[in-house]
Amino acid sequence: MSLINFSEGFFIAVHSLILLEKHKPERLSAKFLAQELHSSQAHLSKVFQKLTKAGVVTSVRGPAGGFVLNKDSEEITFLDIYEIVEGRVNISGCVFGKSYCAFTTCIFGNELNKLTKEVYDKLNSTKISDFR
Amino acid sequence: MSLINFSEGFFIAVHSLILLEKHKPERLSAKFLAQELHSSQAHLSKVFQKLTKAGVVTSVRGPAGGFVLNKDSEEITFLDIYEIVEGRVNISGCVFGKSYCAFTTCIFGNELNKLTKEVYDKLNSTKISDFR
DNA sequence: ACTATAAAGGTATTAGAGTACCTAAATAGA
DNA sequence: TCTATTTAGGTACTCTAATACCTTTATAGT
Repeated sequence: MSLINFSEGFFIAVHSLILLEKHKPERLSAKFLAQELHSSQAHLSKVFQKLTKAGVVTSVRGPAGGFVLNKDSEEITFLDIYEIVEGRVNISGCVFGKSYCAFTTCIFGNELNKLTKEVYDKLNSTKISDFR
Repeated sequence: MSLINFSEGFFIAVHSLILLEKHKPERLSAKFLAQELHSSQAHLSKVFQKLTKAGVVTSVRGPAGGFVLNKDSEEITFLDIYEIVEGRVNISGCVFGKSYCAFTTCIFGNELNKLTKEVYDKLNSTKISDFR
């Protein structure tokens, strides 16, 4: 039980894209990537449907098919990938997901929001090309 | 979608204990607390079963029954409460919950673990008595 | 053209958190 | 002592992320 945790979907996305970057311009299949990451191929395929729609990778069907990173995708940030997989990130929201709180002042002050911002900055400053 | 988020159960636990501290030595019922926090009474009751077993509060059944904070419980930390509700916290683990990684070095370096430690320290340094 | 391969995408199952409901046990007050 | 109230605790339902399965579509190689 970790205090900061990311989903399996995000794990798959970042690690796969880094593998695509490292093997460039090779085309890698969902099966290969799933084996490499010790992840579910079904889950990985679903994640890649999002990445393909978002234009991060190009997919090719058929024998010797698979995925390749698009031209500008090395410059994509972890934050971009996070939002493609998980949805838009809220940087200043309540850590409990509340839009309304019975307490007048937040019990955490603004410290957790500051730390959230630091996580955000970390994701926003890390690019796929950093792992070339 | 926040990058750092805590569960409804933890929300209920901390906020309820702070209310108990503020209303000391009054006895507060599950119904009252749930209304006050705009939370589910059923969920709150379950959370308080854990807090009672852990010795943080004392429960009294019957009319005018409810919960009171135990003697030393003002000095309890948010971290203690977190672990009672959610289970033991892992400070140095993988943010993806992996015990094994296909990559030789973590893509986040040790930065996320550093930030996790800061969240941990924040929880560990905040006490119920801080909200007297 | 045919066949085997691999992604696309719809549907269904699983696991866990949160929620709801119901009965039993305890207790304050009449 | 009786009654109403409130927690204890078991069970079951709901919702979502993750996972699995299956059919369709595209394509490389023969």
